[in-house]
Amino acid sequence: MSEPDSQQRIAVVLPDGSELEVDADATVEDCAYEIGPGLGSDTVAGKLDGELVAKEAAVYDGAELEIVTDGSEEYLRVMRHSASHCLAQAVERHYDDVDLAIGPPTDEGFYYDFDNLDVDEEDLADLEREIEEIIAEDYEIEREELSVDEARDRLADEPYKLELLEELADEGQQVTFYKQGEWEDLCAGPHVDSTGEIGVVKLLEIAGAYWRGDEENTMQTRIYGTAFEDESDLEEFVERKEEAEKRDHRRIGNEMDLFSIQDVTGPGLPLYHPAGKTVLKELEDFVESLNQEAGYDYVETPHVFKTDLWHRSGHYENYADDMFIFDVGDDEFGLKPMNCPGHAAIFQDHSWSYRDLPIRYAENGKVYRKEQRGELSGLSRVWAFTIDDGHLFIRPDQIEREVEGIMDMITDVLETFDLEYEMALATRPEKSVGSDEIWDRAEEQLESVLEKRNLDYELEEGDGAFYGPKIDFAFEDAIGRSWDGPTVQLDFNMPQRFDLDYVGEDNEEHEPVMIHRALYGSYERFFMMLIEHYEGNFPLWLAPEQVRVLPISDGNLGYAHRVANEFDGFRVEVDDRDSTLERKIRAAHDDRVPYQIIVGDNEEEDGNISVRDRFEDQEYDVEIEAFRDHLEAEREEKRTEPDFLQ
RNA sequence: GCCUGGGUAGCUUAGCGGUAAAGCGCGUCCUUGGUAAGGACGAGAGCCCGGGUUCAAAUCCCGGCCUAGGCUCCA
Repeated sequence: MSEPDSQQRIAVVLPDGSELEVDADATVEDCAYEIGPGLGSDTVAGKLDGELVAKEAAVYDGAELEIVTDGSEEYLRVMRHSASHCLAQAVERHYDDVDLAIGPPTDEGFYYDFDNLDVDEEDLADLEREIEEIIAEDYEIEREELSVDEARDRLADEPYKLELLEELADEGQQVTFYKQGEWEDLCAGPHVDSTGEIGVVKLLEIAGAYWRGDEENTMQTRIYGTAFEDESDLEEFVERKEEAEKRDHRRIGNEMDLFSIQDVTGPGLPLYHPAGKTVLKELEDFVESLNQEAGYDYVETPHVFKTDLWHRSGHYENYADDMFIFDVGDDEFGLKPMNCPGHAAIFQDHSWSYRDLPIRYAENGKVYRKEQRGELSGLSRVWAFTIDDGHLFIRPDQIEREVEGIMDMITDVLETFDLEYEMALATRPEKSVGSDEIWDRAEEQLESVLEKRNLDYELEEGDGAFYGPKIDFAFEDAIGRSWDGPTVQLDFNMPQRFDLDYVGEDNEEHEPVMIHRALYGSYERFFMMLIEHYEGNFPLWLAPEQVRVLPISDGNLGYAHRVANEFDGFRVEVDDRDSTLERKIRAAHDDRVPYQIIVGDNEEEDGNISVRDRFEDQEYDVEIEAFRDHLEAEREEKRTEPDFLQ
């Protein structure tokens, strides 16, 4: 009989649900060999209960085990981690006295953080060459287990590594090193077997990063890179980045003259040009029609209030850091970061019967939030933005019906733009006002609406607003990116703070429930997302210029204008420049006009038009009235693409 | 806020100590054109702002403003 240890057998669960019985001291690799010798030799790493581990790691009884081999997504992570080691090795070959921090793989690639490293973007090419060198040298990557004391000796010159080591020592964890050629690193792994297995590496950029993400700590130098198994994958990655860049709303916004953010006006304070405001106006009209249908009344409130209001609403205590606050004479004022207190003040200025509720107020309210300067970005993160805000004051028994009504409006909006969406229920955050009882009740109500509708949703604990829980919608754009969108927020706190009440059937005073909701979220961010979603090719109803009339020669100019007049009510222009038809078509295309009407002598004689759309399809001998009827229908139904010729 | 890039004509960018360039757009003219760029000429620039170095600064240095990306996906 051998040692009792190895005699003992344990079982791991494989991805197909079957159990594999192995020796108690078996590693991931042993398990793989147990399944088959081919798999054994292909094993790069393992996943134990979802956690990526080295193939040398011991398995334990009952663990769910997945073998990571060449070609899998997990393998790519492992390889990128190894690539980050090559980067650190290359850096230490080129620079002296560099301190190593951490170098993990990421979803898109990897990074490595260094202290006392002074590089600029031009140096990246040299480092890339050095990495290629290291890959070509094909060093074996050796794993070594060490005691904490041994590790401490080896890391004497690495202050950040020592800091990490001490934490690991406290946790009583086992410590491993990975060594390749002359270079080694304290690292949990896993890694590929040798540097030669790393495919193609590209360094992307240099950025600053606080040690452990804490701005109290020193700023280190982070080098971002990515790695792929072969060149074609890298090319695809680069193309995807270029695709996103092509859709960048700042670029398209500039090209289409939609908006600008200028030095003189200040950061995060966008100016909307006529074309941009045209799109915004259509968006506004759309929600206004929905609001009208749903029984909302429009109100309007100023951009600035005395801070008395912000004290009353609780914003002063909870939100002041993000507010613009200033003195005027002896009084203190603040720009509004939210519209709700103003709306609560309107509700308060009246006595209400239970028969009056629900009261639904709507406002396209501009709000101001002082985000950190470095966070500002195009239209997606700004200081001034407009919310298509709505606040409802309702009886507790009306919660479910009203929330459902709002959900209908939101899905109506998202479906109009062909957006796939997901929902999440966000619950009480640490910093909040209101009692446990109030919070629990609010969360229950929202949950019951979601449950009742049989909708899938995620639970985001602690992600609620400070005044109440909420349902957040996130949607996906044309290239699969996810964006935050509409919200429905319950609020049991604001009515309390504002002493809001209504007289019930029992002739007693009762506290109403408040609901905050937005369909787009902010116009700015929704607009930005639409620009990128459509790549500037707006549907007819949104397009700043809907139709452009192109006369073939100057002789047709008069007819062109007569035709344009037939499309009164649409945004139509005539290209009256002295230029060839080809150039006019090209220009209309570049300007992303959905439809072009082409008129020459033939059309003029017959009194009709030729219609061309942005997909370059064309039809001759079209009757003006037929096209106009189509445009009206296409606009009315808010169709996503010009479909007269489709 | 901090780190690393960037700010030159309306737009996109080149130039990186020695008389400010190109393409697109714009204007005028030739051309009157039939389906994704016809040709010629021309106008258009406190080279982000302020200071410094230099015989000489768009260019180098310092400060500021704006802008892009980044600031745990934890050895």
